[in-house]
Amino acid sequence: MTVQQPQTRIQKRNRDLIQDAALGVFSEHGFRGATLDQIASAAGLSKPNVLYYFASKDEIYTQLLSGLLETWLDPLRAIDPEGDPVEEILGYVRRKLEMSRDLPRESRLFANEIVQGAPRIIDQIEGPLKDLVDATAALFERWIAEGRLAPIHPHHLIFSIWATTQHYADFNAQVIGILQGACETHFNDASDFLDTLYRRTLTPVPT
Amino acid sequence: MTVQQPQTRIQKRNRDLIQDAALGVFSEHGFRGATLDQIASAAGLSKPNVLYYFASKDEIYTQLLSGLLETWLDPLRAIDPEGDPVEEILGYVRRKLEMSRDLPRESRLFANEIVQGAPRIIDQIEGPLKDLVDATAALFERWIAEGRLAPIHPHHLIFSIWATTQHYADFNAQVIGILQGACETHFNDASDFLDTLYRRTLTPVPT
DNA sequence: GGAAAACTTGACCAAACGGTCAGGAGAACG
DNA sequence: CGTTCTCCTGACCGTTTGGTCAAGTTTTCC
Repeated sequence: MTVQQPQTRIQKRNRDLIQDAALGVFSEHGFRGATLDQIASAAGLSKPNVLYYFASKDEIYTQLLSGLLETWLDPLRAIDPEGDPVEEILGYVRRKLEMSRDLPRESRLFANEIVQGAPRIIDQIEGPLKDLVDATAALFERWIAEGRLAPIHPHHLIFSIWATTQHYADFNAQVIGILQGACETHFNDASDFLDTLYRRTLTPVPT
Repeated sequence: MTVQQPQTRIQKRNRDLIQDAALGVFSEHGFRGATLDQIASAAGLSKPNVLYYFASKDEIYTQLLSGLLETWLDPLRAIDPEGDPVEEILGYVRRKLEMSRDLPRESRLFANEIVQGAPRIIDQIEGPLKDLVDATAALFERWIAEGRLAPIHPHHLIFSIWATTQHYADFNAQVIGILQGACETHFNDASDFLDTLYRRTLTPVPT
C-alpha cells in the first residue's frame, strides 16, 4: 500500500497540486458532484496527467480522506489528562473552532462524506475514531467522579463540541447569510460564545 | 408561479410520490449525486413520466426545498414571547431534536445544500430566514435585559441550537458508528444532555 | 358509448463523464 | 551526446445522465 519510496520532485509537486485541487473541488461538490475535469483544471494539469498520478477519481478521494483524518483528530489527542479539566476542554473547543476558520475545506470534505452516510470512512469511524472518543469520554468521566467537572454525558459533550465548532465551517454559507454585517468579528463572537457556553456547563458547582 | 388550480387526483398522488422519492434520494446523495432514474425508480414511475410532472431535475429539487423550508422553520416561530424564557428555549431545543429524529431526510437535504454553499436557497436564507432569526435574537436580548435569561450572544445561541440538534440527523452515520451499543437510548441521552447544556447556560444567576 | 383530455412509455438523443492509449516531449545520467 | 526512464497530451471509447418525442393507453365527462 504505502510502498512508494521513489518519489521524484515532479511527482511530489504534482501529487500535492492534485490533492490540493481535489480538496477544494470535493469539499465544494461532494464526491459524486466533483468531476476529474474540475480537479485537473484546478490543479493546472490535463485530465490524463491527473490519472497518471492517481489510478482513479476514487483513489484521489480515498487517499485525501485518510491522509487528512489524522490531522483532523489531532486536537482531541492534545487534551492533557494531567491538566485542568475545564481549561483543557475549553482549549479543545478553541482549537476546533480555529480549525473551522483556518481549514474549512477539510471540515466540509468530512461533512459531505458523513452526511451521505460515510460510505468510504465508516471503518475508520467505527475503529480508531471510536476508540479515541471512548478513551476521551472515560477521561471526562474520571474528572467528573473527582468532582473537577460538572456531571454531563461525556459522549454527547464531544458530539456537541464537534457540532458547534464545525458548524462555522460546514454551514458557513448560512452563517454569513444571516449575520451579513457582523462578518468581521463573527469568529471572535463565536469563540466568546462557546467559551461561555461550555464554561457555564462544565464548571463544577461546590456542594 | 403558483398557478396550478387544476390538480387532478392522479396529479396529486404522483407529484407526492415523486417529491417523497426525491426527498430520499436527494438527501442521501445531494443534488448532483442524485439521478432521475433513482428518483423515478424510488417513486415507482418511469423517468419520462416523472418529467411529465416536473419540467426538470432542478425543478423537483427547488420545489422540494422551498416547500420544506416553512416546515423546517416552524419550531422557531413557535417560541412564545410571553412564555418563560428558559423553558421556551428548552422547548425549542426539544422540538428541534425531535425533528432530527423524526425527519432526518429533511435535515440532511438542507445540510447537503448548505454545506455546498446553499446555491439554490441563499435568497431564502438572506431574506425570510434572516428576518426570523433577527426577530428571535431581539426577543432573546429583551429577555436578557429583563434579567430572565443569562447574558449570551443570541445569534450564536441559535446557531449552536441548530448545530447540536441537527447533528443527530446530519451526522447520524458518525454518531451510530461511535455509540454502537447504546443506540436504543441515544436520542433520550441526547435530549437529557441538551437540556442540561442549555439549562446551565441560560438560567440567570441571581446577583 | 364516444370524444377529448390526461396520463404513460419505449426508443431515442446530445452532452458529460470516468477512464484508456499510443506516442511525443522532457529530464536524468553515464 | 545518446540512451533510458519519467512525464505529458490529443484523440478516443463506452457508459451514464438529463431530457425529448411520437405514439399508445387510461381516465374524464357529456
